[in-house]
Amino acid sequence: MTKRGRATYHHGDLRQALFTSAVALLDSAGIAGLTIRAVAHAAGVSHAAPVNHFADRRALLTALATDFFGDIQTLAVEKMADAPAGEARLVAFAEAMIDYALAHPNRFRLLWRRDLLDDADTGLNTAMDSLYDRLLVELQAGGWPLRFDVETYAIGLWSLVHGYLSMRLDGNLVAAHDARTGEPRHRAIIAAFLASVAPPPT
Amino acid sequence: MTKRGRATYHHGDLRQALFTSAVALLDSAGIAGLTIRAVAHAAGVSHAAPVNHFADRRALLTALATDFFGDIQTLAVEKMADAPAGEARLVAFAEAMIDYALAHPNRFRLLWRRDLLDDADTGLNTAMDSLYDRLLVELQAGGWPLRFDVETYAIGLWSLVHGYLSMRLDGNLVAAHDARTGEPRHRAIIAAFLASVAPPPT
DNA sequence: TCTGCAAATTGACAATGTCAATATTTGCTT
DNA sequence: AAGCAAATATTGACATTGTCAATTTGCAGA
Repeated sequence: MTKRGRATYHHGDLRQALFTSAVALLDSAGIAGLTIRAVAHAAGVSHAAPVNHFADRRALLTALATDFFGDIQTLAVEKMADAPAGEARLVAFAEAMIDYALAHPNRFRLLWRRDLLDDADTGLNTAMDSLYDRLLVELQAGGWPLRFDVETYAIGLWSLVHGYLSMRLDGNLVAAHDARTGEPRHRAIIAAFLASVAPPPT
Repeated sequence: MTKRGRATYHHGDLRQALFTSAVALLDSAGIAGLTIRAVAHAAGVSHAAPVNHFADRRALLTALATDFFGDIQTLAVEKMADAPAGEARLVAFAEAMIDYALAHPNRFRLLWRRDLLDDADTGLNTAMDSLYDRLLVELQAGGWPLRFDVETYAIGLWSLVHGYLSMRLDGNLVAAHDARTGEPRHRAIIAAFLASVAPPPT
């Protein structure tokens, strides 16, 4: 019998419990609030117990980030499947990122904190590349007459979404609509970016 | 006579010395390496001396960020003045950001770490808004037939540059040229974004 | 001169990540 | 079934860091 309701000395599935607690803490207290000790406490174990399941804080954060990339990818695939081929699919991709980021700002922030993540982790890199490839593939499959590189569009769109969200999450930008077209801002931005694909009807 | 060559007990211009040491440390050791104690040591004073000039670490980082925004603005104004009116001015703006970010990656990273900066600091907010306004004004002055909001273009360009640099500094992107047009990637991206202003010659 | 304020030092504390030593449990081997 | 090794958890410790309180030092103005 140990302190907190746990019946056995060994937890049973501490790794999972730590992971769950970590997500909850991240959501509620931010990256700074996600300390190893707080996670351990939330899971009802001693402050040094996590070392058996995550080598260090970096490893835990890396595991989280990898998972979040997977979540976004799942969401993106869903949204893109529902959209007609073409520009709408790219908007769907962007909206998956935006929806996820606005729903879970701290999770999204973590994804870009490379200083806190394990650069060498193949799982993380694969998850990220895999998401990027979704975008690339969609652009390649579009069959549109691109004025630039496919990569220019992929990098551009990725950058656009990333930057837009960075501003939104920093509070420097509020949800709004383009005054001229009435579209949501992020769609207007994407449309502007893709204008060299399909020029406006003069 | 105190420990390190300093002739007087009172430093004389410690604030400036701390600031200089802080920039050097930031450049060489990153944000994480920029500790109050390390800065104090580099300036040759005791670990608690900085409190007289910067209330806490956040205040120091805020002062730095404010200064860096000013540097970028200076650079942007220079570059834009050298460019012919129109799209080239927007490219110049972007290039000012990109040049600065690549030359001083850690300084640039700090600018977006709102979790480490003082949100309420008017100096910081003014410096940032002022830079953004440069971009906005240039777009407004262009006299081009915009398909979208001026703000859509401003937010879009800002986001584009921000996201692009985030990738570059994270090592997820290498300097390259658009394979189709031969332009540097960042120019291709900007050109694509502004295509809805001046459609390509079919 | 001397007195008060600004600036710097010293020493302390709490939070955190991490490690070593120890304790407990589980499951495999015989 | 018994015993043992590996896995897992606890306890205690330490270094780093930001911050604060108490004290010391020196400068400038009355």
